Amino acid sequence: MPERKVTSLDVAAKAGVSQSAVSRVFTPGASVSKRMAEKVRAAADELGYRPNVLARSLITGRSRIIGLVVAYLENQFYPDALERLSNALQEQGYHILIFMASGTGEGVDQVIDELLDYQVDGIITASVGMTDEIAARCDAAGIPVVLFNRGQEDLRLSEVTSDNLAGARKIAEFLVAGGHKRIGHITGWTGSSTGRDREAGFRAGLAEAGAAPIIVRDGHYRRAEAAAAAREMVEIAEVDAIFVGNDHMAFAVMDELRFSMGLSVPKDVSIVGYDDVPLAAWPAYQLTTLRQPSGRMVDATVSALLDRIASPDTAPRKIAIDGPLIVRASATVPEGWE
Amino acid sequence: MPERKVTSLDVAAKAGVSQSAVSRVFTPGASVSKRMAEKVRAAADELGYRPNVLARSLITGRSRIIGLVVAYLENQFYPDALERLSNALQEQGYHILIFMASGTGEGVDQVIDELLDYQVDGIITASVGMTDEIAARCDAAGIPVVLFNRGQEDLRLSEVTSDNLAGARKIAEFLVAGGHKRIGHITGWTGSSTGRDREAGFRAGLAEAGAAPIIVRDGHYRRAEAAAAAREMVEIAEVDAIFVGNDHMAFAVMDELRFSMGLSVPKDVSIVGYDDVPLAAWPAYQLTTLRQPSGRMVDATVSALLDRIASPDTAPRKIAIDGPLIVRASATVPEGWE
DNA sequence: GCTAATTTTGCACAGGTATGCAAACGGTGG
DNA sequence: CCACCGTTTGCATACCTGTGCAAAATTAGC
Repeated sequence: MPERKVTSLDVAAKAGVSQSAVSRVFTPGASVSKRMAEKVRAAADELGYRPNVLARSLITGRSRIIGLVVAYLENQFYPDALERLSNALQEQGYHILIFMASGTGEGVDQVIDELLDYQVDGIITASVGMTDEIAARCDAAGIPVVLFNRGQEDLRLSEVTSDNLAGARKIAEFLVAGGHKRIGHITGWTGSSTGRDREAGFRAGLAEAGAAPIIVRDGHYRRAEAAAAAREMVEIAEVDAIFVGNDHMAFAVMDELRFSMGLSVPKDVSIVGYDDVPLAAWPAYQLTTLRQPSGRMVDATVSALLDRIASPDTAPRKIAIDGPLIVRASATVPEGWE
Repeated sequence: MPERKVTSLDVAAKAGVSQSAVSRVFTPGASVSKRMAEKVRAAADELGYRPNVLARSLITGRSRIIGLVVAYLENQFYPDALERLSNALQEQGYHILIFMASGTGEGVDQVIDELLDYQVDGIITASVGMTDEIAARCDAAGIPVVLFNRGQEDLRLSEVTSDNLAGARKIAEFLVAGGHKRIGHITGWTGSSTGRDREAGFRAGLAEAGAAPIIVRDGHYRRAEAAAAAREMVEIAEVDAIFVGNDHMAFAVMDELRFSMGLSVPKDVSIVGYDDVPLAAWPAYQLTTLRQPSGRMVDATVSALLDRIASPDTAPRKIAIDGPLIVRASATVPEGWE
């Protein structure tokens, strides 16, 4: 039970030095002699002193807080990314302040205001619709923004995604090579760049093989809509393969086909997802999917953000990281597929 | 692009009033006349002024930041709780600063120090082993702590859990009523109160029916260990039912039994979990499980914490919320079970 | 219209730290 | 022993806001 607050002045008094000396000891790269450092640290340890981050932030203008704007954590990809992001930032002395954009949602303005109120040093947005507006306005306010797993036309913003075009193209090749003739696609929300890019890449890949999707529906990243779309595709379009815009929806599709419609995956219909969340590897699904290398995406996000914080003139980056197709059992494997 | 920072002094100058007047306008419950408020708000809006939370925190001593210490987000229960917690706190004007205790982990001390550095107003711990030490030390430092989904002997700490004893007892009754004779139990980590309480409740429930578990193993909340334990239980102890300490492990157990061992759930072995995470309702698992009412748990957690922050003398609370057994298809349903 | 009671406003300071500047210090070479 | 130079240290101030206190302004009461 320390007497409430112990300040740098207390330490200074105890060590018989000035407050600024104490400050310098706790400021990396400041000019302090060995003897001084020892004296101060001894006094500090004895009193249990630690610098007050808030007071420090007030004067340095940096809070060492990163705002993370996130809409929903139901898709396992995001908790996973959150955990990695937080660990990576913690190693650099930053911490994540969470802003949920999903709630009753007074909307974007509310979130933006709160973000600015806390003087966050940088912002990461993930899985959120109104990304564009948040990002643009915060960037205008001079706070570096990185869009995680979502793209954006605006060249002033940094973004980190997987290479959705190339990834979806690989999936197209894979499905064609597997001998599928009637291929459907349930897109992620087409209001998101991720959804659009995957669709475009997929169409391009099919086109290269002289094919085209026979049916395309927007799944809005929601299980129920994806399941309904899948049912329609099977009943009406008689598809033999579906590329689903992310794993989260793909699980719903597999459930619908197997348990509601009594079909076999992949015998009746091949399913391919996108993300490779941990669940995709579980025996119940064994989902063939394109891996988003979340480790590398997180690293890229963190370094893009921190670089930008360190020197604000750094040009914004648009990074797309390539990921491998992970072949499991939810889709027919082409003969001789390496 | 606002000229970097606009302070209360700028607003005061523009409105032709004192800085304290501006401060009062933005402080709920302060004494300000209508005319003054209008003038100030007009000037503030025009300049795009918003109070600096950090400076405010420095003087009021409250940061409106809640530290959330969390170890792993793989178990879907926690992202779900995180989302709810964040939304609930946001409504009260608080935000969550994340502290991952899972990382390379310089250990507890590191985390505690960082928590204190940020002057958090309160702390919630979830899914983390060294809870006891963190909680005790932070509480000693005068910061209210609530343990979420974990209990603790120490009477000075608040905690919110589901009623693990009663819940596990219900499961015991259910399995006995289902005619199971050779019942196994894979505990959550027995180093956690949650794990211990569920085991105790389960044993008590069986004992009441004159039964007892024929084999008990510690699953440590990990998929791999749970799967291995399940295999052992089937091969060596020939169980006909397993109560698994949480859903996260239960999924692994079902996968192991069905896909590695070729058994039928529930025909060969009944499986019951605990938590009722969203996944439990998916057709692939249809897991019978005891629901932890995370909505109510979150509400209780938030109000316990905020009450404690508002008046530090409030007695710590230990709250256990009752949850219903959700009967699905992973365990034999007793005849005439309502 | 005048005084008393009440509300509103400004003043000045505090909260805990970082940092530019000048003074003090320590060592070197002659 | 002195002049000189590089390193340490202390002083004072700034960061931005909230709040106790006293002065000013408003309202009430007659």
